Amino acid sequence: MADANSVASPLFLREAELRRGVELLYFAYRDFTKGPDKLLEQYGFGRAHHRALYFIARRPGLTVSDLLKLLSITKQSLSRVLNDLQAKGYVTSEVGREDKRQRLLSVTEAGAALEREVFEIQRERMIQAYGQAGQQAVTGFWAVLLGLIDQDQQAALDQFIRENTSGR
Amino acid sequence: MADANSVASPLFLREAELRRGVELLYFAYRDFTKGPDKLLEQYGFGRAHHRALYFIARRPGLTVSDLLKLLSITKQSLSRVLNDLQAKGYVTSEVGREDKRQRLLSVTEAGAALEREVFEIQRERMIQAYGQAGQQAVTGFWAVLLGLIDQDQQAALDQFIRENTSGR
DNA sequence: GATATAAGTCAACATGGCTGACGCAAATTC
DNA sequence: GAATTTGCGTCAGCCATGTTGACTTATATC
Repeated sequence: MADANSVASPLFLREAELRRGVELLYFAYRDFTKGPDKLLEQYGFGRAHHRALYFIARRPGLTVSDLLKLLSITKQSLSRVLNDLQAKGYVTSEVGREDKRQRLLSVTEAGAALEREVFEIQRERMIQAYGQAGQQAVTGFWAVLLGLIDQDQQAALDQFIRENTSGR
Repeated sequence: MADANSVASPLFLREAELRRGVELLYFAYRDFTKGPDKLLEQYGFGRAHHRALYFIARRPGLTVSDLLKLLSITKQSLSRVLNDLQAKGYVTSEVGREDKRQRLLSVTEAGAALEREVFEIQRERMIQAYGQAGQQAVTGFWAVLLGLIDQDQQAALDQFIRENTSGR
């Protein structure tokens, strides 16, 4: 924890430090998604299904085009997973009230339960990482990740990356 | 930077804080890989090729089985990209000196140049994120990512996640 | 000499991206 | 009111990258 290699030196913009970030990001992302993938497989879903489910659960009433912007994928890719999720009863859509062309998406009870179940796995790992790193580290973790995100894409996720933790 | 939402509260293990981590990790990883993907496409390669190239460049003389452990993929998946890389002259392999069954992998000059070119893109984004977040944040970034990585997998990457930044 | 290990190959399949080409209903503009 | 734009959906096919399973060859080790 406090050993020399895990603390960024004042020369933290050197190549070695940058590569360390690249590598840790790759391994962490890969391992973090492994657990959820395994669980989802039992439901006949993949991570693409989970992403849609996740954000619909987070933002009930989200429109299809909102979700498309958030995920940055094509509507054909999204429709594939959305159809699966709806067919199996995890997601429903209703016609928009103001604009009847829109479809407002929301999760069913089963959908909420599945999202919870996957989140429980993510939660365990994330809480372990947060806990052993400490509060201050978490702030740094967020700050760097935020800097890695496309600026021109941040508009679409503003609600998540800004309002999210405004609790208390 | 110092606004209320970007600093973890003392209750940093609450669900909102965990979800923020999940979401930022997803968006950051996605956006971070976009630039490299685009460049690699011009060479007829994908990110799988890059991963192999990257680690071979980092650890010349790496054996195939070392690389397999590091990447956690099957040898069939690896052989596909390795064949492409070798066919196009970016990677070479030589018979192991001690153990002649092994193949010691290394990058050619072209391979080193390509890795450099991709890294330059990664570098720009990472340096921007590091720079705006600050040295202390980088330490936290590493600490949390490290905690997200499988413990039983860390043996395979020990050289990277520990020795890496021991410079100076 | 038997067995285990490192590497490679063939074949088939799943997932999740993509492009291109349409169709339809509702909203908006002229 | 007609024309155009927008939101959504769909069909069809392609590509990258992962998987499993079966088998071969060369070399090391017991």
